[in-house]
Amino acid sequence: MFDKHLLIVEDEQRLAEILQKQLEESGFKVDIANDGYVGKRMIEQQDYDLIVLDINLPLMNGYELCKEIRKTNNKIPIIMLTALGTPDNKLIGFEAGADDYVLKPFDFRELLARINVFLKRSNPTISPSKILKIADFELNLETKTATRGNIKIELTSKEFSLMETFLKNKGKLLSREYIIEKVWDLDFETGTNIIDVYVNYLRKKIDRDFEPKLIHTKYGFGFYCSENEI
Amino acid sequence: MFDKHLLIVEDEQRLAEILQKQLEESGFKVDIANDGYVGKRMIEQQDYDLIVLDINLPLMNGYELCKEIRKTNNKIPIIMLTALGTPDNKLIGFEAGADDYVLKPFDFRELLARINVFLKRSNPTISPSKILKIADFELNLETKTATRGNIKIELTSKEFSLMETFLKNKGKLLSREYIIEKVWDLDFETGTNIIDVYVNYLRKKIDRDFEPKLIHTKYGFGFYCSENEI
DNA sequence: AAAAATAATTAGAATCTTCTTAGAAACAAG
DNA sequence: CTTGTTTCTAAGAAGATTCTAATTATTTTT
Repeated sequence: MFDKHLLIVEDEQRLAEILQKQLEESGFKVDIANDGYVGKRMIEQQDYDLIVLDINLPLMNGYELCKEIRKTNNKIPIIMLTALGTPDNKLIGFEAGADDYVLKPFDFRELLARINVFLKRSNPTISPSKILKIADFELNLETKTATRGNIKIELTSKEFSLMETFLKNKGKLLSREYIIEKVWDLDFETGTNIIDVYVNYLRKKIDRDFEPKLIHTKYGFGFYCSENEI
Repeated sequence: MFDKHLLIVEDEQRLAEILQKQLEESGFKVDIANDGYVGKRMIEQQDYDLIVLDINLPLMNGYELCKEIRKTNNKIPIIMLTALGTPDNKLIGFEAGADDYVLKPFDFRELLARINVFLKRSNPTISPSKILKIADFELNLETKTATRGNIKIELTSKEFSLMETFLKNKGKLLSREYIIEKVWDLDFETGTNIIDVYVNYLRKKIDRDFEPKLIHTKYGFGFYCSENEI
């Protein structure tokens, strides 16, 4: 389904091929580069999802290649793979911009697990949580219930929708225009004060008897939801 | 400015405190939880940016806590910290939803490097164009906040708008006609001195107690914003 | 050095924003 | 149809912001 495309930069042909085979069995599309220059060129021409990078390479070593890649792309995950396990070697790797550092000899399953960590993160398909939280307040989007502390709070449909908008934009300042568009689906300014009324309703239920306050006003600009003032 | 907030869940009090101290020296805000339950509760009540999680914990072990966290939050980076270094242990950690697995005893710099990898990734770097800067003054267009040095400065809507106009034309001389058109949306000269009044308001808040002065007058022509006179 | 022009400062009036409440209108369920 | 709930309008109070206008200070010109 999501055919992730990996690049292995590794000069030990045998190891590279074993890795390629195992990763392909795990469902990835895998290319191999046998030295740093070839690796660099392949990265420039293909959009890889992740790079597994050996340190000891002919022509251009792993640290240098890593730095080169980071000059133009600091998003792609890079996992370094090497026998050099001293703390300092690792630090050089991280400074060069690596995301992870796996020591040879390694357990393939561990490498796979680490690869998956980064692919999961770079893939925006992370299922959004169905429970929105801030401080001790929870809004459950599936059951349409809300609690603060362990106390249940009854919210009407509009109140819920407004609170959901606040929580999905936790810490961000929301203008009245944005809120009215999101919650009431109106694009124009009708001169209504409905937002104020509903903010007032929410505060009575969610903030009046609790600390910290979660709904804040930024006079002249709008509202924001946060456990502390911004 | 962007104080990242970390949680250490670790029962060895001494190790926890050393870690906390070192991480605080590196610029983080750090809390400690001494067992799994406390950790769980703290995570529910605070928005942490990253969790460092020991495996061997009283009451609820690290794997369980990790799974618990992932039920509601699969975004927060979790770094596991443990002496149990067999491949299988690592795999259990990754399966529980950990992002990284660091073996004790570890080099603090390596842990720090790994923490930074995940913080860098999880913070979708606010596009720098949204923050206007000059000298030690910052104007955040998203949160509509201003700071000078590290001191928060409250600006009203008009003050903010005027300052934004100044900063977008840093170093350029702005005529009163231009300013009144941009900030007050008036095209004609009404004989008002509103600009002078607002420049005065801004200077009181932004320049009076600070050096260098940022707002300058060019007698007979207008105003400009710059760290030094032009 | 005096006069004129421009800018800075201040007080307070006018306006706007937000909060709060009451009750009307719309809706849903029995 | 009645009743209870939710949604929304409208209006007043409190408070913050915006603006006018008068005064004082500074700079430029004569």
